Amino acid sequence: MQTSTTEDYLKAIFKLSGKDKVGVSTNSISEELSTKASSVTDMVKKLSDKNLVNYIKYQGTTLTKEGENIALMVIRKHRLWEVFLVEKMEFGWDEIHEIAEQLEHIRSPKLIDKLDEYLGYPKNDPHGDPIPDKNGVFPKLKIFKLNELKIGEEAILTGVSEDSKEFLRYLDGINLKLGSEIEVLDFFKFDKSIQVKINNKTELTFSDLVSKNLNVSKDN
Amino acid sequence: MQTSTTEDYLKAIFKLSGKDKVGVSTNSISEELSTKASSVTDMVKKLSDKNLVNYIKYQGTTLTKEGENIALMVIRKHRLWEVFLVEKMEFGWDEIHEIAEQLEHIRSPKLIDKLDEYLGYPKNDPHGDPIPDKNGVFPKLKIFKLNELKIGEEAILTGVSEDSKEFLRYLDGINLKLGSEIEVLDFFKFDKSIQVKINNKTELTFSDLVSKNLNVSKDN
DNA sequence: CTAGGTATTTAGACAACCCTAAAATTGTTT
DNA sequence: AAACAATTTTAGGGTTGTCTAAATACCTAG
Repeated sequence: MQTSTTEDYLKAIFKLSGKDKVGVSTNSISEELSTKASSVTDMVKKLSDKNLVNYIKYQGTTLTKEGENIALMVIRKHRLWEVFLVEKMEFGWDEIHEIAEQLEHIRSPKLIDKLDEYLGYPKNDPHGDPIPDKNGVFPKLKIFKLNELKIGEEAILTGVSEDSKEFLRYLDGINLKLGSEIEVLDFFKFDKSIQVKINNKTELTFSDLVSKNLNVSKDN
Repeated sequence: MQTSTTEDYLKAIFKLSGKDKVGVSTNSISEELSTKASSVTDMVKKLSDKNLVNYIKYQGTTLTKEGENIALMVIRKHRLWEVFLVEKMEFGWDEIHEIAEQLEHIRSPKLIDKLDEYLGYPKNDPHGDPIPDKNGVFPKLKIFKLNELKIGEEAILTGVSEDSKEFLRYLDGINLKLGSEIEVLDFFKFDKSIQVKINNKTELTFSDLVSKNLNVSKDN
């Protein structure tokens, strides 16, 4: 029976892993959880002893199958409770995260299944993020063109509509890959160009031609 | 911001205090919480430092006003969640206690008020126990005669209909006081006598004459 | 290819709770 | 009033998860 701190770590590591399941750095975990790096080192060692993560000194951390399952169940609970809070308790979108952070640690598989049923088996939470089913499987994601997003929305690159060598080489050049996170910073009506931030780092502007060829899904 | 362990202690002390607000013994707390007496001593000292209880060595513990308020809010949350679990999630009465023990620690006054409203401001939980309002006030209790209870029900002695000296002396003799807990173990149809357990300790049998003169309310 | 900066880990502590074993207090009985 | 029993407290530790400061490993710029 894991503690809620354990669940927080696994969730953070899951979130930071992205699509490519690359080892997550100690620093990034500490930032995500607002703790110090030394605390993270301590903790991932313990999680490793429990076979919830694979940890190699100086080389980052990945989730084991078991750790990933737990992370998925925590995410499922978090998102279902968010739906509950908005749909049944009439909270605003902005108020629910903090409460769901607490509710996600309630341990009762039966409760969560009943909640799921009560809510009508929602596929997405109020932010549009997909809700894993009881087996930890995400529903098919709705795919958007990047130019369909609104300012402030975040998304994950899931594919491209144009796959000419030039285009792919261009994407490569700006270090944009499948799984990269794209945040829409601004949209310029006059030429339909769109200003974005990639992976929370690089800011750049895409022409309409580029943005209509990038397929994205809402962020998790 | 108190921890959930703190809340558990305050709730236990509240429960053990009964109507007469007498100092609660270290042993009784340890029994209620399934810990050791030495742990309780440790903890009540800390609660005392935080002004949540009054603790005097070797003389027991009482709640301060602040401690009592917290206890009442925990009880309010516990019982509202129990109503939610039975009415909305369709759990059986026997399954809800454990889950409510977790949910009672969720911190969000706004959530609990919205839950209260969503449930239609229930006055009692599924066990019949009264639910304190947002100010910590219990609704008026429905009073029963002891002989109206069913087997297995628990109640608190709230008064007597007969107050002859003999009767009161009799009650005194068997150590039955206002606030004592009475559990109905059995009911014998042929003479309407009733077998009860007092304060989870003493088992005895009341004649119909006695039991119809004991006023009780459903247990908290 | 090495110096210096950044990321990471180790060492040593601390707070919240919990425990066992032993000592102290209370209260009860003779 | 003394002695015994029951209750309670103290003393000394343990675990989980956190922190600061110092040491170590890694990496990149010159």
